[in-house]
Amino acid sequence: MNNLHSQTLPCVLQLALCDYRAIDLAKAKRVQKWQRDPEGMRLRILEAAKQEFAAHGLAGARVDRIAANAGANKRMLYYHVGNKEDLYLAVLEGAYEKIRSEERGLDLEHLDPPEAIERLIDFTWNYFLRNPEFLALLNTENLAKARHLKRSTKVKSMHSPFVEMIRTVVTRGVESGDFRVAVDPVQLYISIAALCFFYLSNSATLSVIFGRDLLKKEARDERLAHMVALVLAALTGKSTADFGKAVGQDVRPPAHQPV
Amino acid sequence: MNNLHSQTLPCVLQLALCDYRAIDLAKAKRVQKWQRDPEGMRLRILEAAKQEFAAHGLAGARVDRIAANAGANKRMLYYHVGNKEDLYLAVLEGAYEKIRSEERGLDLEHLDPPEAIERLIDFTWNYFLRNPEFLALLNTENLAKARHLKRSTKVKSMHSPFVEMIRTVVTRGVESGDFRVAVDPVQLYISIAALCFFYLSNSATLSVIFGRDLLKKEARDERLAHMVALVLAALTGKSTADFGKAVGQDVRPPAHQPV
DNA sequence: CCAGTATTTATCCAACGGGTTAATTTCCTC
DNA sequence: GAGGAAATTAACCCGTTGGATAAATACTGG
Repeated sequence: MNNLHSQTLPCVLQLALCDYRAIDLAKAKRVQKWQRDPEGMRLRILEAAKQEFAAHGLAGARVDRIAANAGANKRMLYYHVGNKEDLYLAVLEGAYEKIRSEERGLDLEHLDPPEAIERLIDFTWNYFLRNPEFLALLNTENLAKARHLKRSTKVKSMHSPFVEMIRTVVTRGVESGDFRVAVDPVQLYISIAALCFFYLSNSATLSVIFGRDLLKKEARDERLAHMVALVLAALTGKSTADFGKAVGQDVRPPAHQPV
Repeated sequence: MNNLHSQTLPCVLQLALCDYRAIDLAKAKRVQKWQRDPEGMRLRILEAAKQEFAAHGLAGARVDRIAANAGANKRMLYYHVGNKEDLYLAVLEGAYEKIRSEERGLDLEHLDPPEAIERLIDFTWNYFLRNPEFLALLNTENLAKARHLKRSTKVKSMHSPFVEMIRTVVTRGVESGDFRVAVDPVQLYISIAALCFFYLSNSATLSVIFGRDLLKKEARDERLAHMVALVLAALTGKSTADFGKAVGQDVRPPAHQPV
């Protein structure tokens, strides 16, 4: 049933017909069956593994599918990375590395405190939108009670710069009078992540429950506006226009949509 | 390796030694090997399945383990419920039924709007704390892109009463002047769920990242206070004392804990 | 151009795991 | 108390799957 034909194909076929030089040199006999490319192979394996683990979880992931989608022989996985769990941990570490790296690129120091918070929410939201596999991987890892993460000194040493960024921004905001209250930066960090993460990670079930597509453009825009308004209203004490659709105006039917 | 010895034991052993009546009646020969109990059996199967799916996800769950933990023969699962996916869907539907039932028991109509919101957050938080399997099941279902939920007319007809509750509470709050702004009840519902869900569902990885136990009593209390303060501050415009530890006071070391 | 090493392919397999078949036992009812 | 349906057990089936082995092929340094 499962067609893994690609596993039987060499990863990079050099088409003999195109090998003009070889023909010119009258050494056409030798047709290379594959090229060496250890770095590229490793990258393709990790990318395929990321997709597979994100789509099916750790237990549901299939080593054969990873190999097939990486255009590699299954043996390559074990040669270049290790067994299934090693592969999974490598993917997880890569995912953390990537977000940490992008986080570092965000410069909030020179912005107004409220603007800085908005940028923070905007970044988090869009990063999650752009990297849905990251959400899935985190859920998978939490299902495993962070068993793998605990063993990874690599990830544990990768601190998010956001907590410190938030700390200074909130301090500045309180001093400037933009913010009314001092908030624990860790709690605020978790809350912002939560508002974005839950909506996107659970969009499938929520969409069924509410009977509408929460991932379509308008819904996403509405959500982002709501989150920014919620957090900024709490911090500044001033309410913005975009807090969410008014309760009174009956944009949607009074009860849930009939399904 | 995997010791499934319990599967070979009858689910309810009547100890012959204790069967005094049978001995008295001189019919001691007949020793019952098991009792009939279809309803009880079905319940034990579903409970064991819930734990198994919550702990390992759909793909990681093992039918043999479910049977063993239910004190049942594997064949019983198929006899009483169906195959693995049927079993999973039954568990999922049961989980939604349970939370919807408890939600209906929450009466917010007669409370002050701010107090009603606090009760709502408090309930959501404690329900998730008391039912960690529910969180895991939702994550599993979202990994499957809500494939099973979509087929369940049962769940789709179980509307949460919370959205309507929030709508009326917010309306009342705006009229009474307690709340400054009208919020979309669906967005607020999702936000409250998000603040609670993410923290608990991701507590394993977050605890590793931050190098401290986010599930211990003090951390949980701090989190609940923060969430209530955040949402109420946004709605009422007034800040409460419990918004979170002040930024200035150095309760924890300036950087992350060394691990 | 040759030897040795790095990389890739082609098979193989033993354990696992979901599901099934058939026989056995209990309990209800007439 | 006998007959039969319902509930339960025991044993088996067979495709899947992670992983291993060994052979083949490409590259590199001498």
